[in-house]
Amino acid sequence: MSERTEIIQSAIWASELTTDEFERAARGITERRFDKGNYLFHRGDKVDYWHGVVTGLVKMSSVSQSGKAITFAGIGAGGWFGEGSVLKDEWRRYDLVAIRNTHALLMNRATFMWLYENSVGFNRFLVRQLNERLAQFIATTEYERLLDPKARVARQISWLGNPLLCPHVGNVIEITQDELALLATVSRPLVNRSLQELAQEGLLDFAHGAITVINRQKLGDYGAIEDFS
DNA sequence: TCATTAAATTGTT
DNA sequence: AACAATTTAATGA
Repeated sequence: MSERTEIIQSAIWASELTTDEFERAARGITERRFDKGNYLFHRGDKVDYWHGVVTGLVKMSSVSQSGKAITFAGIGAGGWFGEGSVLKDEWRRYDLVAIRNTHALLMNRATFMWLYENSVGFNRFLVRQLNERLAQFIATTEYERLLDPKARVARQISWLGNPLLCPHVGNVIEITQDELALLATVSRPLVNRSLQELAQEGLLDFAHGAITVINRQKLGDYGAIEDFS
């Protein structure tokens, strides 16, 4: 089996497909690499592909008219995104930017739509993914209104290692404090202090350009009124 | 491969 | 927001 096929087979949705469906999916996928800082696509582009991250890190973001940058979410290894726009066959509603060197898989729209029309397993995957993404965005809105900066930093780190949305991200997340600040809507100095305190509390470790998650559960619940742990 | 320099990232004010 | 310190990446012998 080719290396490319092995990579596709490890995709989180691949195990849901029949052999026949998988063959078809694999034929519709190409590989691409994006250097750090490059765009996978821009807000307003026509949607031609569904994207998966093999290695690297990508952010969904947008820039307001006044030039203010907003980051909605980060997608790490094993994550797939853009199904909403592909399904509706509409223009992209945000930019997708590689913030580390990224190896990506691109499934063309015809193949995606074929799986959507024909594969029960693929639809099960889609519902799970859309549900989790919705939960992520609701939670993020809630954080921004209710939680202090340290808790926002902690929870965003936890999302980057979410087993449904970024299943192949291990314990080490390669992200700069600068990018984490954009993601958590916190100033960079506050990210720096938050990381120091969270490390002190034993929930993570951090080094130049990388964070090692020690307790993802506690990071994800950080700052909750009730402590369920 | 190693030393030097530039660039990126971090820590602090 | 600015600055200094540190780490990594790039360059060329």
